[in-house]
Amino acid sequence: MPPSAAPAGDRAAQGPRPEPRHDFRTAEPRWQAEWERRGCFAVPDVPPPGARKYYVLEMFPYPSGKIHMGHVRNYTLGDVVARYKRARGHLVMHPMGWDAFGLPAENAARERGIHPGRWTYDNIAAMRAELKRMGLSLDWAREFATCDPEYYGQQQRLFLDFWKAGLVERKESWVNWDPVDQTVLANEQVIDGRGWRSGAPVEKKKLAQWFFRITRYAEDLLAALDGLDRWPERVKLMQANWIGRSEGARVRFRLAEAVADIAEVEVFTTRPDTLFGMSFLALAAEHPLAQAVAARDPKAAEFIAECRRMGTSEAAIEQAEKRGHDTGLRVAHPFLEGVTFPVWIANFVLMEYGTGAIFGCPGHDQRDLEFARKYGLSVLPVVLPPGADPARFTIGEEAYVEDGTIFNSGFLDGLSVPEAKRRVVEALERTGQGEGVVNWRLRDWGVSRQRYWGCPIPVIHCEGCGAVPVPEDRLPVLLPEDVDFSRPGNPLDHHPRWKHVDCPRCGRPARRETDTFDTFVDSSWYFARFCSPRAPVPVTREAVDAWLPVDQYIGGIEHAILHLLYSRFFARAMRDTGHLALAEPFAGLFTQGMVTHESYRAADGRWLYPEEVEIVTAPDGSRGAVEKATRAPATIGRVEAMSKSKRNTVDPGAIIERYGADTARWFILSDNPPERDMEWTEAGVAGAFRFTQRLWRMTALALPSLPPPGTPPGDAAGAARRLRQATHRTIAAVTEALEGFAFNVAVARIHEFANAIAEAEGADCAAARREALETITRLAAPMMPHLAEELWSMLRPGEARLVAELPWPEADPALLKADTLTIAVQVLGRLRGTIEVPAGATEAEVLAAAEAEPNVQRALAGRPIRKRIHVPGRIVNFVV
RNA sequence: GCGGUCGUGGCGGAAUGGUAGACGCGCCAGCUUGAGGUGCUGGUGGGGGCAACCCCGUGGAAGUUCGAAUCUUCUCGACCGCACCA
Repeated sequence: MPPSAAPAGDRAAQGPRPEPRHDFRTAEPRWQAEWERRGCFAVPDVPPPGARKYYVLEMFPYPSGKIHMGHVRNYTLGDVVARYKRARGHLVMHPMGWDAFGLPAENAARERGIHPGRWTYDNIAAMRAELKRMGLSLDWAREFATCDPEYYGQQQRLFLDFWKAGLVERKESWVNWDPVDQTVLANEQVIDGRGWRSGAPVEKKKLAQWFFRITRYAEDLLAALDGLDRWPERVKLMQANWIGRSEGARVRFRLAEAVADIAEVEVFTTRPDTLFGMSFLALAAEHPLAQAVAARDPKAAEFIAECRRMGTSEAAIEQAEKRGHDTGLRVAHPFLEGVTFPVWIANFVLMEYGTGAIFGCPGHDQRDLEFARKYGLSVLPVVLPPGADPARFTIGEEAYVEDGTIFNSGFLDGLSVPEAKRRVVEALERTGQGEGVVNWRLRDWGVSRQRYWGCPIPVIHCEGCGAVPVPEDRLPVLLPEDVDFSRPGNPLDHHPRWKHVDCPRCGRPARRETDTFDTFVDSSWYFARFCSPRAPVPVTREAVDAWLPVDQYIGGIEHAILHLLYSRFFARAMRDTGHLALAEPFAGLFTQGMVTHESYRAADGRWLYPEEVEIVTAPDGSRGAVEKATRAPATIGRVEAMSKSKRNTVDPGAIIERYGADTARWFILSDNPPERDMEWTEAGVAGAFRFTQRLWRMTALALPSLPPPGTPPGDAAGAARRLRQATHRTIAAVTEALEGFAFNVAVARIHEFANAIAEAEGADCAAARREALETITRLAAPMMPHLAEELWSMLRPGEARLVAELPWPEADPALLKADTLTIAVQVLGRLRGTIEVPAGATEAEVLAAAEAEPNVQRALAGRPIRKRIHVPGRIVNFVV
């Protein structure tokens, strides 16, 4: 048992001298109820005139059933910002909702026979209760779940508006197909090329799917990153790389003989300057020419089938051993009369990027080189490194990818790489064999999912009319309740009645689209919906125009690319369909690190939960672990991200039960900078708990000696003045730290301040001490709000306002200035002593004092000073 | 494979060109308490010295500077993302 504000029974057991303590178990629910009663955190859809709005949003959770430490960290960070901004006079909107569609609900249905809706709403109820115990300053009246028909129905409206605006397209794309389960697999469900449930080898299959035309905004999505000055640079960089603008050329290669009716192959390259170093042409397995070859060549068909078992993820493709199949076809070089090169099918060429075909130049591309070496293809260098001898330069194991002078290249010889690129493009365009192009890595966003638990795509397929939008007055298209998960495949597809409807256009029998939306669609506009969560339209303009953009968005770095990019796309699409006025949804972004923990393993290899082991410290100070149940030694493993499989998780509910929400919040903020991974440790929580008790005790013990509330601390001297200076310096320091998301520094400054308050003794400090205690309470309030209310009610009995309703303390500039300064004195850059000078000392006075310092004298050793460097208030350096 | 981030005491970290190790955890010593997973006080990077002090030290190597954890180049290691997990 931890030391705690234990229930009365426990306290009696502790002995006859119970110490008074902060009883968080009764205090925390009491203050939560009081905030709710007063409506402290509720805001209107349309802010009153003159209000300074501030929209704080944390990434909403998936309702898995229990909150985890990542949520605690995320929502604590957001809550500190929300409470701080509120104190700074902003009208703060801080909503919460649920990203409630997705695969786990269907898995639960298949494995345990629970309806996905039932499972989801039960989980939401459990998690809402847990979040409420954290004391978050949320406007719960705005809550919704993406699986609420009121939400996904509006999403269907948005889809139809996007469609009308030309932002939606139906086309074919490749998916991972499990032939046994008859289902499309997510990349994470493909393990070593096999379906996770069936174990069957996965195949790639072509399906007609719905796409959002995000590529239409590629240029703007890239350019607008520059304006996002409150986004982390690394996230912007990752997005820029993802969008992947590259300049290059499209080159058409003529086939020596046509296959089917294909006479040429189009290739995209960023290195047209190396065209004369070509040694082969390679096709993706899905390329139409490869398909045509396969139709008449069983060996090629077999190789393509093998490639299809690789899965669709880019990582899997690029990490696989480079392999190929020679089609026997040849293509002509665009500029070398009569020279032809072999056409291969290769497993490392991506159909989704460029044209699905490349020309291989092994001399100057590492992948091409590995491929050429493996299959004995020619390697001709065409870029000469500076200073190399053209007669002797050869390529070994490493391709040469740097700058140089072009050689072995006909009309390009002697040019630089950029100049050669220009000249090749000119020649290609002149001869009609290609052109310079800008290529994007970004692909259109496929949103079709062959799943039940998602937002139905509001389309009806008719034999005569094609794909027809569901008319406005028949929205929302609701999911059927009665679904059967006992069969493999999509339950919507084999529902007996749901998909059979009449065509809204011609009235003849037709069928519904049975695909549902990717859950990324749900999370791409929820931030806008929060502004008017009950509106009978997707968003009301008065609300979104007033509240958006989100001023501070906070979430995990794992969403740095997709979720944020899709949301940026949605904002643009909603702007172009009249729903929003802006393009960038998130003005400020903060990405937090993960929560990690040690892992433990029993002797037989079982993973153990932290509560199943006891940590023992050996006499030599080294740590070991013992399994509590068996008393057998256990191994302490690596510190890594909390995960169920490693069992290195800590349940936030249990922590709040044992230590209270304030302790959990304080520890999670104090451990390290929020953008880094933090390690959850039992010792750390216990330390945070001790500090909450120390603050309470310090206040409770001081109370009888404090002057009445409102007593001016006045122009104190001595210890009282030093305490007042500490108070005001701490206000300034904590304010700066909170503004800069340096919450661990804010915590450290509050610790220091608590030490300073404890040291300031004597009756003449009483008024300064009241000021200090009231200040520390208010500065700590965004981080431990319940304790702050408790302390405030002790310090100011009868005060009408709660801390949650108070403005932020202001530092008095007169008390920020130090009376004396400590200056470090260096000789030749090495510290030799420090001097104390009055705050107003002149440079000459400072230099004289520095030179006179005895240890400095010794270091100077009588040598003449050549240079005196003085950085006012900081340092003096003598160069001899 | 491609892209990105991070390396500072026993541990989390502070310092973003100016006194390296603030603050906390842990540990050590003392006091308090009938007792302690309590409270309080002091100490705590490594080496040398009775001491005053001196030397070394921010993953490794080199460089720029009066001065580098911080800037530059190279290098090693750990972690994250890669389009159907959310």
